[in-house]
Amino acid sequence: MINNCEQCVVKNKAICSALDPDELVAINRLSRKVSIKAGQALIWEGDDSLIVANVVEGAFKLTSSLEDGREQIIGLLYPSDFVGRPFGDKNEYTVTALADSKVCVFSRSDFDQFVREHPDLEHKLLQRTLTELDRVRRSMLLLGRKTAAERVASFLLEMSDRLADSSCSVVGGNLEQFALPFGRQQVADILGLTIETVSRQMTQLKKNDVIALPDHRNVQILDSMRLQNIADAGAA
Amino acid sequence: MINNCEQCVVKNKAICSALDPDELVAINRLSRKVSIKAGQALIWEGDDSLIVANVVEGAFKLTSSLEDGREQIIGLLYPSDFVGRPFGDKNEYTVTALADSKVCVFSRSDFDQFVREHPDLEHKLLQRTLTELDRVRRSMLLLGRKTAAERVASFLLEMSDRLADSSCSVVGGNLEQFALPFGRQQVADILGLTIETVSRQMTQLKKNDVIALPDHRNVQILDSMRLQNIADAGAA
DNA sequence: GGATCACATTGATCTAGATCAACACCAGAA
DNA sequence: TTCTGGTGTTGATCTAGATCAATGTGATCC
Repeated sequence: MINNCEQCVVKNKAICSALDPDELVAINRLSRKVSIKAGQALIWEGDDSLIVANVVEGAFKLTSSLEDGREQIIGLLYPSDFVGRPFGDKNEYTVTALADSKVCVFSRSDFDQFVREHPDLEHKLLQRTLTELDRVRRSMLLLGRKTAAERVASFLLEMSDRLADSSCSVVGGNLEQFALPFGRQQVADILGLTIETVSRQMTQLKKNDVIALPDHRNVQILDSMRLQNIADAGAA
Repeated sequence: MINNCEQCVVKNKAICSALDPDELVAINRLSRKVSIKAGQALIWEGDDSLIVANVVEGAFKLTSSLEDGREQIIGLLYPSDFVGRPFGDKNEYTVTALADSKVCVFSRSDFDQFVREHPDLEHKLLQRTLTELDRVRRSMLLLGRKTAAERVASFLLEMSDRLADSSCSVVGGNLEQFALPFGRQQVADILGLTIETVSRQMTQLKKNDVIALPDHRNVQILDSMRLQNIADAGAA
């Protein structure tokens, strides 16, 4: 079988980890694995919510836009994250692959029904949703009240945190060095800034030896204490 | 019995509506009704998550702050809304009463356990959390990418929508006139602006006959089409 | 190697919204 | 009635970050 939950690389981290072997077989029948090329969209803002999915490999962004093209990235998804809007009829955002990716897709109605029949699965989904809500609320403080320097510093810390989870490197704490899965424009769209401002803030941090930039995608944190201070209060 | 779910005014709208009479009796034993004066906090940012609650009466704000006092309102709560962080150990925000209020409080550990034993209740909680996540994501676009005029217009439309729900007035559509449950500073903290900018935008809308302001707390929408246009694209 | 293209940095200028500063309005107290 | 304190408006100025405009850089293809 091509599409086997038993062999799935994220089965222990995704919501599926709530299921026992029998149930895995059952949900397996409802799912299909789909490959998505970098740049391709999986879900469109405003469309009916017809599918949900688990990210198996790669990375995605959630975006919401205004008619004139201004765009805000409202979420990022990595392997084992859940995508889509269960129990609701509209998708309020677009989901686009940032890199070549694989997802495990369900029809929303199948999934909704399966979830209702498996409370442990629903519990996992609730926990994820609550965690995501906390994260999103944190970014409201960032977008509403932080300066450009604070935003960039907060962002770098959060990325080092999240990428530490998914890579198999240093346990626990932050990662010293990591590769951003996206370019400057995307960083700007996450932080509610322009590409130029992001660039200037990064070079500033570099000049002050808070970070090093081996190349445009890689970031090395040299002084995480100082970065933390900048993130919280803006003190250089 | 003072504390009777049977007679609760929000029992049909709060998550409790998932429970049958027997279960209501059971959850009743876990809860106590608490009155909170306007301005008092129910939960503090950074504290351990020891309680959760349903709002019975009044209104609350969720806030997150920076050390120097900058504050962002990251959510508003009205009767029948759920407060607090179940299945997690820290509160990431402060919850403060905006008006004299009543809540129905549970110890978090009691509540967590009860929820796990009642999948229908957990389902309601999940639905609410998903809806809230959608709402919060919408405000990320507002905070990250909208101009002051767009923010104020969006805010007025959202308030007219939400207050229509809780009051027993016009069914469905927006409310023509409504009373904001808070002052200009709070509006500023919701929109990531200063009090002066909010004030200027409001008077601008008044001058253009898009809204009327009978007094500082009351707003009447005169031309909701135009308000909608301003909210989405900024065209005056 | 050079040409091309996409992306990032850097610099010069502009502007939306912040900040600073009066002033207005209203409710309650004396 | 006047006084007083809190809240809101309005005006003048300032500035962080946007916008406009080159200029760099590095990967891919010939």
